[in-house]
Amino acid sequence: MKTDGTALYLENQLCFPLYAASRLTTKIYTPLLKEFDLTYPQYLVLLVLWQHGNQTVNEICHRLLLESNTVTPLLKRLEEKKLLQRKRSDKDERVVQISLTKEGEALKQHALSIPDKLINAFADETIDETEIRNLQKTLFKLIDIMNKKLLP
Amino acid sequence: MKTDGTALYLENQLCFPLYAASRLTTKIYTPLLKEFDLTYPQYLVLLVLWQHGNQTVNEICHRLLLESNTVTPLLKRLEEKKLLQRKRSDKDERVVQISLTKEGEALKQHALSIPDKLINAFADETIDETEIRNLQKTLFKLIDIMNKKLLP
DNA sequence: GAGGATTGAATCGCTTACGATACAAATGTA
DNA sequence: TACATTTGTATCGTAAGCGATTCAATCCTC
Repeated sequence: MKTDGTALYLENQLCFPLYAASRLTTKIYTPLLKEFDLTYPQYLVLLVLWQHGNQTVNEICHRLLLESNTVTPLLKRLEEKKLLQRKRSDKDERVVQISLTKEGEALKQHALSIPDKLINAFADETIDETEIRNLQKTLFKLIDIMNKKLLP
Repeated sequence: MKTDGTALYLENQLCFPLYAASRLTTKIYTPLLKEFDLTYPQYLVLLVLWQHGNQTVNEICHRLLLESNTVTPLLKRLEEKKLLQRKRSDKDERVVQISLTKEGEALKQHALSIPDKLINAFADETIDETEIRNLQKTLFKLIDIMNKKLLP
């Protein structure tokens, strides 16, 4: 064990840059999503539904790695915005099925412009495409490892 | 612009893995920090103070890339725990100086074991050391770019 | 088929996060 | 020296996040 304290320096940690980068990306998204009256987590829920179609609460939780106590209120807010519907399953009364409304489905066409807007925002930056792909790959690997560690 | 929607897939985004990895790392830290009755953001504040000594609220905000409306209540909670003191500067009444108490300073020695505990938790995982360093480097680069974008 | 274990969603309480804003202290400028 | 501007911190309101727990529906085991 290092006892000089350098192991505790912010620059030597992995968690801090993850934490900061995550918050900053969300902050970059905010003005883009505001046009659609969405928050970033709400946008993530819609991404799941656009990509995978109707989902149960549980499926959304697993795909986003969130707990039901986070997702439930999130879904209620999206329901209030008329973007989706919540309905108990007939087969299993415990399950709540989430389905997009017409409006929620239609929003996808507008959202398609978001990735390009982000790319344009960074057009003047010299970020290596490969570096970003590697970053993404390592992150998914890390997520996988941590997720397994955290399973009951 | 891609119109097939694949650009909206979770797997093709950078923001989502950042967001998920950040939350999962925090979750990994939680049981370790619980021994010290600390949350992860509270731990970050202490890291700054251990590393840089007495700081103003503003300095802490800048080092952690957080807003004052997040940091102020955080500092109040740490003050309640007797880990630090808040005191208005004499020279400039607007400035609040944060200093560690004896207890806060002493906690550092115990916290030194945290990085090793994390490493041990992942000892059986084949995470390439270089890959982690690269990840860290890319993250700091990204943070730098985004931070500049977001400045007023 | 009774009775305990499990599961899916939700409730509660607490702690972040942050946009918008307030407010006093300090600074700049006419 | 008045007065507008800037700066540092804090307040308010809202939305996440999550641990702990609840509760009903379902499953399992005998």
